[in-house]
Amino acid sequence: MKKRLHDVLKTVVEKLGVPSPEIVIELPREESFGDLATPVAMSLSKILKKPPRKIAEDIAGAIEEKEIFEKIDIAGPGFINFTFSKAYLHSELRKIITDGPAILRENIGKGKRIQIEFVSANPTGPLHLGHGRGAAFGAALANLLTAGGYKVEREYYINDAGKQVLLLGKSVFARYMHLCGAGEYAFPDDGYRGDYIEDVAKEFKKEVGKKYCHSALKESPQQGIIAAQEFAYGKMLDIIKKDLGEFGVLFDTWQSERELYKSSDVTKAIEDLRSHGHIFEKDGATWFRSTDFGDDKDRVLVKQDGEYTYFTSDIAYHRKKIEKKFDELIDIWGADHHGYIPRVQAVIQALGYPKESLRVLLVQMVSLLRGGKPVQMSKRTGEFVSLREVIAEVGADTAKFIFLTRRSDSHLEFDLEVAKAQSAENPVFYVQYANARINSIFANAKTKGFDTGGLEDTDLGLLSAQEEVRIIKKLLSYPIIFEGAVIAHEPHRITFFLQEIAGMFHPYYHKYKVVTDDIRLTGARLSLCEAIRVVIKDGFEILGLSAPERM
RNA sequence: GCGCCUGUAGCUCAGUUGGAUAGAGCAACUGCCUUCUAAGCAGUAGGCCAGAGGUUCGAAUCCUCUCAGGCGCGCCA
Repeated sequence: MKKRLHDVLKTVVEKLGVPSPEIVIELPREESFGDLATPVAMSLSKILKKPPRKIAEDIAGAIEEKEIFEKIDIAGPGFINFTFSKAYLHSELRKIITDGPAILRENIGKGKRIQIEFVSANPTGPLHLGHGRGAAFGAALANLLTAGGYKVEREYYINDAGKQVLLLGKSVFARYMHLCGAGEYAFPDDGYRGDYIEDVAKEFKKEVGKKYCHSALKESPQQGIIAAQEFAYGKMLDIIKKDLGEFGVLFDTWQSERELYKSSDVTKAIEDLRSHGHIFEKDGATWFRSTDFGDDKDRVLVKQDGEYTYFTSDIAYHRKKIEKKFDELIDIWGADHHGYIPRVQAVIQALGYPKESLRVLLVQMVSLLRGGKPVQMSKRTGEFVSLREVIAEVGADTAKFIFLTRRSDSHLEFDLEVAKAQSAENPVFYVQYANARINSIFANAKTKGFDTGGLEDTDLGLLSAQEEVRIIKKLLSYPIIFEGAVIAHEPHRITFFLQEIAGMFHPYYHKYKVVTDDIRLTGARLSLCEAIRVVIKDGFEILGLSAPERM
């Protein structure tokens, strides 16, 4: 619809003497204005030195393909409003039914390769709600971009080296010592305290027995701690993978931080930076001069004690990513890491790439509420609600829908009571219900002997009720919404669109009966329902939501 | 103190990257189940777009300042 109009306008405006005009086409705010509108006359008034309304008239008058329009109006300061003919609308609707969702998806990526890294939670505990938001958003974005013609790789970066994993090992080991009755053994001050530590410790004990248990280890527990660390980290990673899998979020690649050390990617990265003169020594440490690239202070790579910082392996990680030559790299981070962006982009530039090579999308914080009251979350004390628990309480679809009805960079209040209420408070059911209702319409049609498979020859001209025309126009605007969502990397636009479609279907369903004695009318209305179902299912697939047959 | 995000209906949030008279859901109130699923439908009500300036044909949207909330500012990860 939009593409067709764009072509029409381009020809006309070029005829008016503007070589390569930028033609903006938008959905008008008011339906009564028409189906599509362009403010192009207003933006041309400066170039052509004529009043916008006059230009609008010239453009409208010069359009040759009048048959696809019912009317063309000039309104307001110089908008040109287009209303499409019923015949054109019906032919476009037909394509949805015969060609399926592919016809609705604009090919924007044109096969470009894009990598999205998301979740990447430390394997030191179960995922919490904030990770869930990142997971839902990242997965939906990946699906959206895939549908938009990109080749997408989903990556999870595993921080399996460094202090946090060691601390996990110490925490589990301390519990283990306690379990096997080794007497007083101090729990690390800043150790992980959740119940899951206890569980892992028990499993660890089952695995290794009392091997590390004798009291001598109290003085030199290194071996036991390492063993506990290896065991626990593997366990946590399994749990994370399982939780993500049950949430419907899958990854193509899992990049281990340890591997970067083992393969000397880390040392190579430092040498790379050094050879370009971005490294210096100070106070017994090795520094990266990130201030040369807009960071507000220089960053330590190798500490006085000879240990690497977290940032160092992250340099290696991003260097490796960039060398894979994706057309676009996306990192999805929790908003609490936003201060980290300048130094990573400094790395990108120091390696000789434009900082735009990496796009960091921030997912804002989630506050968990129950009945309006905040639920405290702290990994340190172990008092936090895991993603698994939330899903068990409210359901995966509900949780995802709540995540995906907001822009990723707006703060989110997640109220368990509101989410759980089995009423229309959960808009996800509203949309799923529309799909389920359509399924039962088709079931009903079948029992009455209609050939629900052969909708290619139905007479769509019979869809003349105002509601039917509105729904058709809405369906045909899906590619426009889709295109905007892909370009802006905003899956939530799809979510809102689906709610609008459902919001048009339900009243229609209530007012008109689809399956009647009128065979031809029934066929036409079944076709409309089929098109709605195609669009809803396509949206759900992108968002990672299930579309139950029955509810 | 500096930086980033946010501020739109009572509540939770959209607002198509600057377009036309400001949108949805929930909550509130009034009605609708012998008819393809009432997780539904019809209707009523609800606004100084935090505030003040500016940019232009045109601002919730862009710029500056103020106020309020959140998050960052380690030789932690």
